[in-house]
Amino acid sequence: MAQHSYPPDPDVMPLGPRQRALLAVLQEANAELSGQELHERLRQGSQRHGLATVYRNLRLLQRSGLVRCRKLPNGESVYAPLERDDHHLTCVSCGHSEPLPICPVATGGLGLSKVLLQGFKPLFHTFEIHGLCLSCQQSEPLSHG
Amino acid sequence: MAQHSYPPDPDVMPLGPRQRALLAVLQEANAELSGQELHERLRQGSQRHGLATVYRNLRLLQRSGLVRCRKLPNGESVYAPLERDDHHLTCVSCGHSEPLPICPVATGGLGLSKVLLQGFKPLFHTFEIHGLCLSCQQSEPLSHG
DNA sequence: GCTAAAACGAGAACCATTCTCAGCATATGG
DNA sequence: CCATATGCTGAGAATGGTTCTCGTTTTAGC
Ligand SMILES: [Mn+2]
Ligand SMILES: [Mn+2]
Ligand SMILES: [Zn+2]
Ligand SMILES: [Zn+2]
Repeated sequence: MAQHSYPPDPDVMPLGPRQRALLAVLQEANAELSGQELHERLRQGSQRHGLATVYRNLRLLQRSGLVRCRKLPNGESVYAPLERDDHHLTCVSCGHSEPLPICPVATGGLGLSKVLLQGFKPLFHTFEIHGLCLSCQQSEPLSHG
Repeated sequence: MAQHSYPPDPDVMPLGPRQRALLAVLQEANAELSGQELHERLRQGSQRHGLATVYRNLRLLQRSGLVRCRKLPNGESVYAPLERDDHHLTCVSCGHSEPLPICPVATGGLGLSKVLLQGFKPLFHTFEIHGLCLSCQQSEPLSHG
């Protein structure tokens, strides 16, 4: 059996304290958080936190395969731990996005043939159904702003 | 048999000339186009075209269920006719996004039970695999910018 | 035609994200 | 210790795609 509790993994680089803090906030949260929300929660604590560092480390965590991200219709990016496999219904009219409690993707464990991936290393997937929410269907059909 | 070649459909509102032009450009194109690219192609023609109108009409076409949209990692939105069912591999490191020539979604014709949709009217879906492209895997593992 | 309503274009405003850069922390090794 | 190199950080400026504002133009109804 292994002698170390954390056998060295060449693919994984040790996380800095800022990155661990980010990950902790994401894991405690029960929903996706935006960069700004993360920044706000982090600066509740004792240390100083800059917004640039939040975004820098979110990018690094994403590249390391620890954090996932998707873009809302309003342009914000929202983040969650990689292991969460949530999907969403998103309204093309008002932008409201709510969880869809199933994963309708056939490739549960990635049945994708390697030839299709062509060397691409998958980390996570996003699936989203876009359409009209109930309240937007009931509003006036269409009009310019 | 029907007397009109275009029987009135209460769900579909007649498109204006600007909207028809937008749709035509999208259908001629063999790839998704950004708002700015659409604007540029439209102003090649004879009439004047404003950027605001391009975005206004893209929103209307999307609400009418004629155009789909997704956001690239760099923040741009790209548009295509609704009937195209393309999906993508997107690199979390460099942002490059390339077509994935299959639709791995189990809900081909939407096997989603109505109870899950709760009145939501689906128009299209997006499916994307996020990970590391080959060239980003080969670059230096990680570092701040 | 004439008038009200709708659509439009140009440019300003918006705002989430990224960039810049000087200061701080850490490592190293002499 | 001290010198120095390297990397990380925070504040604020810059960026850039999209949306808003508003005066003008087009359209639709009479
Ligand atoms: Mn899934
Ligand atoms: Mn599909
Ligand atoms: Zn809605
Ligand atoms: Zn890449």
